[in-house]
Amino acid sequence: MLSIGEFSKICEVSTKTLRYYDEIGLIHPDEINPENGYRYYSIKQLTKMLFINRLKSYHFSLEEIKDILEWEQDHFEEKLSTALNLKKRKLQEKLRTYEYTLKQINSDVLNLEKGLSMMSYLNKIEVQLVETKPMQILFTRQMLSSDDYALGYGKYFSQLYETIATEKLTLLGTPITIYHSEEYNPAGNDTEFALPIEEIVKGTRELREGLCAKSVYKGPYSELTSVYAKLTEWIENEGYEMVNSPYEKYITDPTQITDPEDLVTEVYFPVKKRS
Amino acid sequence: MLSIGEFSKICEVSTKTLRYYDEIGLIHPDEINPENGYRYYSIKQLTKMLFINRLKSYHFSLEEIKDILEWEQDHFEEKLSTALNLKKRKLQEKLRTYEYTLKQINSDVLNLEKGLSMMSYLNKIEVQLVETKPMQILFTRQMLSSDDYALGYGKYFSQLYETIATEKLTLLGTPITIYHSEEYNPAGNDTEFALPIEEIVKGTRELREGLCAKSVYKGPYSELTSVYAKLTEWIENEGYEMVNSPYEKYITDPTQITDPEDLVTEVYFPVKKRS
DNA sequence: TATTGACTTTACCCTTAGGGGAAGGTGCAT
DNA sequence: ATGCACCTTCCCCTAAGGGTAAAGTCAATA
Repeated sequence: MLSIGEFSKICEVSTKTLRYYDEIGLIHPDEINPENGYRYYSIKQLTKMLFINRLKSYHFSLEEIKDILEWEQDHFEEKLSTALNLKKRKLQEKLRTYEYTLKQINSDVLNLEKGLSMMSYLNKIEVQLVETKPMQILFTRQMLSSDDYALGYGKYFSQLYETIATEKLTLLGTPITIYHSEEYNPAGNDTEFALPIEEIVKGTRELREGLCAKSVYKGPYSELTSVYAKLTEWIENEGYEMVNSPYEKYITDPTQITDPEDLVTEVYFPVKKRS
Repeated sequence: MLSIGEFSKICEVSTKTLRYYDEIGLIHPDEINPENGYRYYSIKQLTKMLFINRLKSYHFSLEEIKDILEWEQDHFEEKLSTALNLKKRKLQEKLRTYEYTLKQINSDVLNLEKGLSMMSYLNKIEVQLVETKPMQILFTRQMLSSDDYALGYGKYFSQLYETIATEKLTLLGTPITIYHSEEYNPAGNDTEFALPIEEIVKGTRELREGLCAKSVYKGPYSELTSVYAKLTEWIENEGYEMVNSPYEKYITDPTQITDPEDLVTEVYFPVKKRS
């Protein structure tokens, strides 16, 4: 039997961690002296501890590891394999976002070296006042978080496209999303997905004509926030006020474009002159 | 002026977050109504908020961002550039570890598909009983955390090599580290770096001869923990006990080997037969 | 045998970056 | 006047332990 200190040293895990794992039921000592509460670990538990460490290094949470350790013997390998593949995909995803972040940092550093401020790109966002025409839209309205947005895009727009196909409707433009939420909530925002069509049928409504402040942005969706800020600033400075929910029109198809830098989006803020 | 909800929506930051940032002094609202405590943000603060978001996406902590925002105007760009480059290097480092983790997961998945357990590699670690010869070692003893280990390796061994060169001593073997700590502590462990030499001079001591359980491991240093576990198990099963601090001998030079899979390390546990 | 120093125990507070929800006060439109 | 959406503060919660304190215990030495 090994004392907690000995076990700690062999596994390269602190005693603090071992006591915590005991507490949450991840790995209990093989024996606890009932008189003094001293924890004693058996040699056999070394393998278990090493297994836990390995899963931890694969970014499994302690909760997940606990589950895995409680799986029964049959199909254990299969299930573990599945879990590993899932983690693998998540790590690959993270890797990709890290690579993108690195690209962004590089571009910012280049700008700084050119003597430009990091936020100077804001000045390149142009705003124009346009008069939109009324549009019939086929729509679906959902609560969804920004994380789910990419999924939502695929899911809800393909549903709408399907409806258009089965109902033999006439598509008149690129997809639109309308943001109805009054404030930003990471858990979910009231979002409307819409496609402009010609016919007036069940499931359509009119997106009314009116004055809009409009910006065209070329670049990744993650930067659209800046366009919102710019438009807000513009309508304030020019003496307008917002009269309806803003919306975005996706000129390019994100499922076709590979480089996010090539995405083109139009952002509309319905406005009127301030009285 | 924008209410917290409006500001929240434009920046895509929750009101909760905005209140928190106010609390920690990252961004205070431009104006607070003294009667009801309502927060009001100005249009100009949009840029600041976007800047914060961008730094956050680069994995700066809120503490770091606060510091950056408090830098004075002169040399701001230079300092920012430096900070960005630092973050860049950290991200690249993380990227590399992620890539390594992915490789490991892949190898485990392959093993599982072959019907082998994930920890089956443990059975391939062989233990032998050897009688070591006494050695003079030139040493330096330090407290250092496992994170600093790679740095320590470079730093302390090169100091020792320098001593050997300037004192014209005779090197007799590859580097050794001896682990004196009784338990594992992530904050720092009592570690001795040593080089075997021929002469007996100031700064040397004898690493005494004796019986050792020894394993040779080929692979990354991160897996040496398993060797420790295996050796511990072995001495328990074979009826031995440890009588001194374990040590490692680095057969390969980590500064020369590029693939961690090619690293060769010998691990020694000084033992005696249990009475 | 007594003492010392190393080891162990529980208990409490702290960390990041906010999220959830309650209880109560406001602003605005009907 | 009413309702409702918005705002405020306050308190507790997260994951994975780290730091420290006070107190109990073990084993080796004097």
